[in-house]
Amino acid sequence: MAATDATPGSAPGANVGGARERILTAAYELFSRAGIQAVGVDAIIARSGVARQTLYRHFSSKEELVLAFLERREDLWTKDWLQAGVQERASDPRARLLAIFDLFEEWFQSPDFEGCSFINVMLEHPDPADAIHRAGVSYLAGVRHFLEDLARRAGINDAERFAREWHILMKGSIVAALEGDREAARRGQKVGGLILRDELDAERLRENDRSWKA
Amino acid sequence: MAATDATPGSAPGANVGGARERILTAAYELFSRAGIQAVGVDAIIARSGVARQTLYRHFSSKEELVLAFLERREDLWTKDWLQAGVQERASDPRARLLAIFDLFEEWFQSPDFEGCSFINVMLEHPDPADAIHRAGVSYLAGVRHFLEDLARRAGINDAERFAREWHILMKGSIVAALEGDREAARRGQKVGGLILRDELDAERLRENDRSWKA
DNA sequence: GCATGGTAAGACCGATCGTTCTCCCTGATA
DNA sequence: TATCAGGGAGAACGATCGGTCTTACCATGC
Repeated sequence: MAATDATPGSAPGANVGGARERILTAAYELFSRAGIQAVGVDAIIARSGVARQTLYRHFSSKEELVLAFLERREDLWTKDWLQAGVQERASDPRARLLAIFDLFEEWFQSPDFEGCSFINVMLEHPDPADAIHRAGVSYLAGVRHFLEDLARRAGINDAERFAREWHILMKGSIVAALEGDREAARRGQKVGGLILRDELDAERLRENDRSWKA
Repeated sequence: MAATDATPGSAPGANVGGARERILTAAYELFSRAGIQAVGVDAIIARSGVARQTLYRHFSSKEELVLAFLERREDLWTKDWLQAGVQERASDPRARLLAIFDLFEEWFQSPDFEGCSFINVMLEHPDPADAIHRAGVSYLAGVRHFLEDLARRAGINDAERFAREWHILMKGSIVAALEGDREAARRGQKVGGLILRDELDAERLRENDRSWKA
C-alpha cells in the first residue's frame, strides 16, 4: 500500500511526498495494523523520517493525527476499496450487496489482514464521549449508509433496517476472520443470501396483497 | 457485580476476601470496562487496596493477570451468565439458541454495557502469536462450542458450520450495540430465525429425499 | 545580501509505564 | 517466646509516553 521507496534503506514511505503526506502514510501503516495505543509518536516519526517538530506542526496532538488517519481510512478502505470494488464487480444492486463478501473473501486471505480500523478504534476507546470513539462510530455509519443506498436501489422495503442487518453480518464475519476462520466471508455471504431471499418473499407477499385488494 | 463493600469508603471490592481475590475483582472491573492497555497496574493496586508487591506475588506480570482476568470472564460471562441464562429461559435447544438474543437484549440496555471482553482483547492485541490474543481466541472458541452443542441437540445437520454462522450474528450484534444500535439484539435474533428456518427446510428436504428413495 | 519559513536533529520536560526493592507490621505456628 | 510468611507502604528503577524547545540547515522571495 506504500508507494515505491525513493530512498532505499529508509523506512517505506519516507521522503515520498511532502512531510504531512509522509506522516499520514506512516501513521496509516502503523495504526491500521497495531492499533492506536500500541503505536507511539516516536514510531511514526521514525517510520516517516520526519522531525518531531514537523509532526506537531501539522498535527497539534496525537489525537488529531488519529482522526486524520481515520479520515484517510475512509478514503482508502470505504471508498476506494469497498465501494469501488463492488461497483466494478457487479451492476445489479442485489449482486453488489453479495459482492461485498467476495471482496471480504480476498481481504481475509491477505497475509497482513488487519480488520476494520473503525471497529478497532471504537473498541479501543470505549468512552462514547471520546472524539476517537465518535469518529469510529461515524465512519461505520458511513459504511452503513452505503449499504442503505444499495438496499434502496435494490427495491428493499425498509432500507435502513436491512442495512443494519447486513452490517451486522459484515462486522461479525470480520471478527470471525480475525479469530482465524478462513471461511468467514462465505458464511456471511450465505446468511446474507437468506436475508435477501426473505426480503424477496416479503415483497412478493406485499404484491399479492395489493393485487388481492385490487 | 462486585460483592458488598465490607469497608465503606474504600474502593469497591477492597478488603473482601483474600488479596488475590481482591486483585482479580479489581482487575475484572477495570479491564472489562476500559480494556487492557488503558488500565495500569497502579489503577488495579489502588482499586484493590493491595500492596504493590502483593500483586506481583500472586501474578508474576501484568500479562498473567490479564490471562487470569480472561479466565474469570469465562466463568462469570460465558458460564454463569450466558449458558446458565439460556438454560433457565428455555428448554428446547432451538428456543435456547434464540434466547441468547433475549439475554443480549437486556445486556445491551444495561448502562455499563462493556461489550465482549474476548473480542476486545483479541482486537487490542492483534498479533496472533501474543498469548493474550490466543487466549481471547480460545475463549471465543469456548462460546462457539456451546453453540455447537446446542445445535447438535437441536438436530442441526452440520453443527460446527451452524455454530460459526450463529456466532457471527452474535459478534456482529455486539459490535452494533457498541455503536449505539439499541435494537441490535432483535436484529440478530431475526436473522437467526432465518438461519433456523433454512436449517428446517434443508432437513425437510433431506427427509423427503430419504422417503423418496425408500 | 538578507529575511523568512519549512524542516532535520535532538536535547529535554513531566508523567506514566511495568517491575523490583527495602522496610515494617501482623498473625499464626512451632 | 521465637520464627516465619503474608501483606502494607512506598521509594526507586529504567523505559517509554505525549509534547515542548532549541539549534542549525537550506531553499525561496524580496
